[in-house]
Amino acid sequence: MAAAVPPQSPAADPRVRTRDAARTRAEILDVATQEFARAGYAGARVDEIAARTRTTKRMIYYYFGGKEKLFTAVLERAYSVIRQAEQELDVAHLDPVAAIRRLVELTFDHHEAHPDFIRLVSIENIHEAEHIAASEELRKLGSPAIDVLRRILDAGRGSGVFTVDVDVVDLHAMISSFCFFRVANRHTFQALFGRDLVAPGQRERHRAMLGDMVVAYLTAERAAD
Amino acid sequence: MAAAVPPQSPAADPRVRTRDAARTRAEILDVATQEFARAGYAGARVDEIAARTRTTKRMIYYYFGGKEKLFTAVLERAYSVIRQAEQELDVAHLDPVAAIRRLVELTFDHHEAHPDFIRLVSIENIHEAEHIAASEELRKLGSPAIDVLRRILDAGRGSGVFTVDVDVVDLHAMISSFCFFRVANRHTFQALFGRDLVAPGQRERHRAMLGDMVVAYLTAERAAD
DNA sequence: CCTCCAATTCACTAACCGGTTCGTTAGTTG
DNA sequence: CAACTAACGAACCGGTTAGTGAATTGGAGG
Repeated sequence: MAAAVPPQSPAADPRVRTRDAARTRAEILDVATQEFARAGYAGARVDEIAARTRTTKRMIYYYFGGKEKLFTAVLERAYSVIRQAEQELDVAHLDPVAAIRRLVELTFDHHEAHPDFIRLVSIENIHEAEHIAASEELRKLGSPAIDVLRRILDAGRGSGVFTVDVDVVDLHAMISSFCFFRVANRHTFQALFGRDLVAPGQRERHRAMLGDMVVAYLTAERAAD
Repeated sequence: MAAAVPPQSPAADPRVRTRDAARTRAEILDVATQEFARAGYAGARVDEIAARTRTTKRMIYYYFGGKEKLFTAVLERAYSVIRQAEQELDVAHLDPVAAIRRLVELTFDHHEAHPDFIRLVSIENIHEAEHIAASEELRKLGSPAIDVLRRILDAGRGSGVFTVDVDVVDLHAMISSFCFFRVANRHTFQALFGRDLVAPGQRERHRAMLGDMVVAYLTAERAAD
């Protein structure tokens, strides 16, 4: 055959497709994450995911086995990312008040930086967490944030700075609430109250406000007991 | 055909259907609320709504004009219910601290009592509040809770009990956050942390905790400024 | 160069689902 | 009671959508 290899650079030509299972799988996961986050589980279209990939719908079924399993895989990866960030948090060198502020800020920043993750969690709750329940990987995934928080609370109570006897999981829920709400309910809140909770100008104020509130609660003088 | 009309009482026989536009409309709205809350907008089935009604799918289109408009009507009614509850809140006779606790408790109780409403709000956020934006009725619906909160904050700052200068809308978001989160993220939280945030045993503790936290924040001694 | 299998393409379908067509009936009004 | 209309029901439709069967090919190993 006279025709030599096409003179284009291989990277620029999408037709030159070297077989790469890992890359195909990863690309499907990326696009699927966007599509599920965009439209919800039922609203997401497998055809649409395939179209925005350099591969075909058949590959989605080849690698993931179906829409439901694909969504579970998307959740698994999304959760592993946030757990990773929590794992890297190091507050051992900080005093309890500074440590709790640091934890609040990390949670706050991570939520704001990952709106797709927030949407996926909302969607999974609409489906009553059935995919998490069905995923061993997700169920055995602990939460480093809870452990860190527990250590901070113990230290604070030990030194007497923290006056309140709060449950670790409750406090974690409390902190997550505001971080989650700002992002998750951004659109209805904007439509109803005319304020974009995630606008740049709000960021610093909200971050500080949540920290102040948590610290105020933990260090409040015990009133009538 | 000898068989006479069935001898059952008319009330017990669903086939004896007197025409009642208002009732048919209301019944469709009730069932649609459940179905949309159950499965999300895309997951909800118009056929399913019709089947669980004493009327047919045709009537849904006759009264509401389509799936999208039906969902908007569902949202309109759901929001008007909570606004009504807020309107009835009267804290004029309470001191600022008691008043803010009362407001927190009303918000808390209403969220817990209306999980379907919470789900609808989550769903509407996935769709970026496009139905609220398209509904004049919803856009002109203010929020009595904000007004009440503003009056409480003004009174508290006036008397010097509240030491912090917080924005009304921010504080409203803060209070709503935890109330919303408990219900909205109940399932993923349970699946991941093994605790049902809406279990009966948690209720009083959470209610008190949120009140304590808000009060602690508002009345905190101003530290280094 | 041949073999072989994972990776991929192509062609297809059955079921679903929002929306509509068209005819019917209950109840009101003159 | 005749005429009229709002309310209603059954059947249908066509585009969409998740999911498959089977043939094909790239590339690693011998």
